[in-house]
Amino acid sequence: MNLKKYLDQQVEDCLASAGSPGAPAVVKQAGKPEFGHYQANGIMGAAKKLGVNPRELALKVVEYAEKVLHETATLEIAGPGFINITLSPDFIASKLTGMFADKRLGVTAESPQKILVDYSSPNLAKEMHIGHLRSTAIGDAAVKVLEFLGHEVIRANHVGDWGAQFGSLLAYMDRLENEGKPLATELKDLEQFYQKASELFRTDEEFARDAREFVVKLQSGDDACRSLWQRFINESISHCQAIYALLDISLTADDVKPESAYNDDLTEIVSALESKNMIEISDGAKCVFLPEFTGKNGDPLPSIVQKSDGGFPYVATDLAAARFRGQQLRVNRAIYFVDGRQALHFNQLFAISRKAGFFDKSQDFRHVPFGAILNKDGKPYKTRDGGAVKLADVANESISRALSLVGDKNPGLTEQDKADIARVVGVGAIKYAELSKNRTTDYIFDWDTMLSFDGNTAPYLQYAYTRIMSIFRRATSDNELNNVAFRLEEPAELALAFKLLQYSEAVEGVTEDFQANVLCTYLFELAGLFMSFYESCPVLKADDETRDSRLKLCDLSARTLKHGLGLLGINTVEQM
RNA sequence: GCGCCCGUAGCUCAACUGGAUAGAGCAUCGGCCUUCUAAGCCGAGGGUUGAAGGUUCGAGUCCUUCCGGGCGUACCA
Repeated sequence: MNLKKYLDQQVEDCLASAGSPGAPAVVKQAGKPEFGHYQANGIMGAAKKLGVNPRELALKVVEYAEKVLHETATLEIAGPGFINITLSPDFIASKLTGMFADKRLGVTAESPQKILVDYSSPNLAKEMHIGHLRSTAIGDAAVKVLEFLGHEVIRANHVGDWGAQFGSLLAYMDRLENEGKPLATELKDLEQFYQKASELFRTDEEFARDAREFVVKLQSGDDACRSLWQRFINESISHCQAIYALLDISLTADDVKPESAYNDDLTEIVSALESKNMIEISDGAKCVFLPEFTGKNGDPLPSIVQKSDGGFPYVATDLAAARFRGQQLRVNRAIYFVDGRQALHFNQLFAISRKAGFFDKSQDFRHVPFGAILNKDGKPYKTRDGGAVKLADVANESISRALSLVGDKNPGLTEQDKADIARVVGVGAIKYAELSKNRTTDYIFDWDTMLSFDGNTAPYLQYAYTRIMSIFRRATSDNELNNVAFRLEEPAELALAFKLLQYSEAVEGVTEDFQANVLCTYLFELAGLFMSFYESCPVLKADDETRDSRLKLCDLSARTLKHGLGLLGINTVEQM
């Protein structure tokens, strides 16, 4: 049950009874502890519309509300017409008992939709780099939250496996083969492979000619060329899958639907647009001009769907994908987690698709953007040699830092345990660093902040979890916790209990605007309140009833932390 | 030129979409380990929310102008 929504509904009904039907109650979490748990802010606005005194309207609303909520909360009018809502400890305890018995931790399922999430989508010509982390981590969290809320989710890894850059790669593969070099070894470091190939393309004319020939051969379906290409693609996908496995990303090889999968649809896409009179030929290229898009000097801005040389740019491929998703998959929603620099592209893409009928008004296609990576000087991030930081390097660096830390903190563990813990903690830290930021702007890449294990980080949450596990390893109570009553007396207990009840608000909040940081913030606050409770309320030394109630709080805290982290794609360990 | 995104503590970021005295973490300083794991807890300092107007009971949030930054703007993706 979502407490905020519940109270919002109640107050809204009371507003209607008080003479202001349809006025929103605007119930929010209270800004300060002295304002109670929630506050209703809608009275002032409603009073204004009615032309009455807001405090008088508040009085009437409270009168009605107290009839319904007298066992739930106490209400107080404050300031110009706020209604402060303080939940009663008994109500909190009874709701918490319900949550304790609920596998879904109080989160109710929504009416199911078919939702496609397009995320990660690396270019297979290159190794995955740090720039892919955001799309991959946020997308995966969104997928897990949506699935938990009861939706049918289609993971779409729209990888780039086509285009001119594959010419150099194939030419380089071909050359290595002819020289008798073992290809498998060379392909181990894809980034280096790509760099060597593109350097040859720049410096070696014969090579460049070969590369261009390979592009033509690839597009014309030359068998030998295709099989060479397929080997490269397979190799590259298995690199990606290894990274996903390392980072606990739920994408599988089955979720890959590459650009090339739409090759056969491209001419048809163009003719579909032609049949709707949407195509104009400009400078030899087939273009769609829409009035809402203008470029330099206010000139109409085209989307080129077929180049003057007959080739298809990525607009065509994305249109084919959008049509497939709209008409074949019949998705209710399609969410694209892609770099914000492609905002114009997606605006054009969706506008053209809608106009062409590739999906209809009831289908919600949406681009969720985020920023690029910068270094500390605010310049685009590059390594010394001008390349991008490999995602695998970031993960391994984080894991090795975590390993040395766990060795310091807990030297008694076996080497295997340390290694397992280091992976979970190291991976959690870098994913959380991405997920906990809402910024759609550019962000600064800094090893120390990204790999930090202090403060508002995944390790903090994981640590709270291990503290609870430690208590249960030592707990001797043989009472069945299900039959134990909550006794919430200390402020720290009540605060923790109330926070636990807000889990559903946090989970649902993630999907409102696909901000995983809503859940991150919630879990950080939950862990913080648990830490305070842990410091001020001894569990195992308390008398039996208090101990069992506190054990129950611990258990529910652990389950909520573990579940919430799980939605974020972050694991927990028993000790660290 | 035009379009999109953005500007909040020394740094990295919040602020539940218009609510009450703008909050966290890092860093700095001061306390707390014979008591369930100190990756922790308790406390302190730190702000003209880029600037100026406007809208209204009420603005970090909405509108206008300006300043500053990033990105995009016809055959790369």
